[in-house]
Amino acid sequence: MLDERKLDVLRAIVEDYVATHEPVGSKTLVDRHNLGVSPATVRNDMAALEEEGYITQPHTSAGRIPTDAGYRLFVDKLSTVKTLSVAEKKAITSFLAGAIDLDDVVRRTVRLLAQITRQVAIVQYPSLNRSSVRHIEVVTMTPRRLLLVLITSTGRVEQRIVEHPNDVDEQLIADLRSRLNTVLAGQRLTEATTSLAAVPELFAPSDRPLVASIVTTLLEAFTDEVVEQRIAVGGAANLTRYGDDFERNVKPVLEALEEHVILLKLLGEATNPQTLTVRIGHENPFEELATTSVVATAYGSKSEALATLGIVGPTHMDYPSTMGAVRAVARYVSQILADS
Amino acid sequence: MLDERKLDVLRAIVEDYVATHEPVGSKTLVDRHNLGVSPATVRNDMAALEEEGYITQPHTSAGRIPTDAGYRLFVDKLSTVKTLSVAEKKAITSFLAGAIDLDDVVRRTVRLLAQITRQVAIVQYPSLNRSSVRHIEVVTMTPRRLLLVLITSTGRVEQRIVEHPNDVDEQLIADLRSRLNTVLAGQRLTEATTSLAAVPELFAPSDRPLVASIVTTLLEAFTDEVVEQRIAVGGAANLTRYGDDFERNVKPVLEALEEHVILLKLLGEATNPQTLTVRIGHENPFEELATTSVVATAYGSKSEALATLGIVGPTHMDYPSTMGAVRAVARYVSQILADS
DNA sequence: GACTGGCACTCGAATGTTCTGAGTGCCAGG
DNA sequence: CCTGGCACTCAGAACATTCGAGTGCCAGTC
Repeated sequence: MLDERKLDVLRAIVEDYVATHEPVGSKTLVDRHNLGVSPATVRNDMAALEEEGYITQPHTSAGRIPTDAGYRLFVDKLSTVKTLSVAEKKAITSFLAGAIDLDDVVRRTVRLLAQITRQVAIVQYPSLNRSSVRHIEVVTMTPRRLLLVLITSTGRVEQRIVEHPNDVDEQLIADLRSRLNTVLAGQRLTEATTSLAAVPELFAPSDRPLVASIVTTLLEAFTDEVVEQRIAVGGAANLTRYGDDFERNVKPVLEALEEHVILLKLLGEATNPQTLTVRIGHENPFEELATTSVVATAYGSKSEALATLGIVGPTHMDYPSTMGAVRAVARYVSQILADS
Repeated sequence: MLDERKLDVLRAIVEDYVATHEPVGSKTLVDRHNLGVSPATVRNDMAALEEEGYITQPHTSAGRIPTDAGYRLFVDKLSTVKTLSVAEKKAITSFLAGAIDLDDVVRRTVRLLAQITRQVAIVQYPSLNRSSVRHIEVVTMTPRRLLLVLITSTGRVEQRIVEHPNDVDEQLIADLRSRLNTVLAGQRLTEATTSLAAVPELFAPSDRPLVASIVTTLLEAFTDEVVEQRIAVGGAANLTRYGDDFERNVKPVLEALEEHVILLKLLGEATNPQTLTVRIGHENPFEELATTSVVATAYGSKSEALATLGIVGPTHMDYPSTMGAVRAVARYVSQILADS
């Protein structure tokens, strides 16, 4: 049904439309890309492509624009992910290398991704579930108030305050600190929850209430959904490039950005750092974002994903470059995190 | 020059324009507010107000809109800050009370502020400069890699990694930890920098290189500008309400939001939690934000500001309500922080 | 002297009309 | 199967017209 040239035509249409954001006609198409055939022939091909649902006409006397299906075909079959230039790669590494701590890595990543892709960038914080305990610190703030600090293998630091009705013995704290660390160090947070349960048993009955309340707080920290779903967002200013179609391209995205839960769903469950997930227009789970595409991937070690990152932009984005950028950034972040 | 009634007219104009976002004419003004005089009289007053520069006409056959000077007069003389309803106050406290840690307090505050004012909200993290050391933890990650964790009186947790060429003696670490804490505990970060300088002296010459590098890292953390200037932003979706005038109201704000340095300047140096700073249109330091007003205040204890928070919105905002909301939120955040 | 009703005037926005040209589909001929 | 030619369509630009909200000013009234 669709021979080689028709696909060439589709590719040309997508590339042209992405570049100009204007419906492309048969003549301009032949002029700009050397297709080696006449406009009339292209028109026939276009009719076929429209028949198949890959392109559409905004109105009778206008050129064609790709449909979601058209972009899909383009992404799957007609394009290759663009690799970044050496200079760009260097810029990425040097920019990320300057990070102070995990928070800073995430913030820098968002910034970077937004800047390179010129889209809105989203980066999920490394999952607690998939990381392990590096250290647990128990600090006495006041005699009746303790601060728990949990440091994970990915560099995340979680803190919680625990109040206790009576003054707390300093010796007990030291004891607790060392026990917690011997029991939990190196354990996955998911496993740690079970190990934790046994900790109160190790202490004298009189101390158990305090120990239990600390354990409970830790358990909460380990499994807290709010914590789990932390994400950083950036590059909203890039939306200004679509100011012409505010209602369609800017408003829904701005609104979605406020709803982190939505963003997480949007990023989807890319669990493999090797794969790029592309959701085009209606393919994504939110009606309001039907004019929007998402390019996402996981980052982390090769074998295991820590979290997801990606960008959100209008369906008429430059997929090859964007995909290349997302992939590259994910790789470098993974690397930075592995090093630290 | 400006008698009582002229001021009434100005007040009415501001209120009407804020409500409708449309130039207000003499007739509608008389209809909506009971000024007790005829449109013709109001017209004369309007002419006077225009003469004085408080209002202006977008074009000859249109009504009047307030100028920046008009808003200024309104804010200073013609309005009183609106206090929140009991229900709203309750909502604020209960929402903020649920916070897990400092990060969470800040995030919740931004969200809250954005929601109540229906504007873009900005909250600066409590300044490191003005807080004191609560605890310093030194954790061994690997024999050659240490993690420093600084916990401040405001609940901020800063972490830094220190690498060392040789394996580090565990005993030394314990020693260092306790010395650091005895020397620094309770000190202002600003004072702490001087106290820190003396720490290496306390150790055997062979240990000094390591101690020195740790001290340097801590010093950096204490004074880091990047850290100092952390802010959280939210409510960008509220900008969608101004979609009609995208170029003037939405674009510049979105762009400013990306530049945290600009935002900090914008919040200004409100150092007194008792005062509300209002910058109207051209009064603020950025040309591009000339159609934008900022309402900001400091939060922290009564005697001392920890940091600043505020909102950014179009000049034609509801100042009394907005100011009330900003003030209220600042107070409650101060309270929450004082409690923890 | 301050306020008001009346009136002529202004001009942006809304509405209507026409024109133009990019782009199409289709067909007959190479 | 491709191409040049041709009639057709229709959104958007350009222009003209109307409409009315709002103004400034003035003469008259309290």
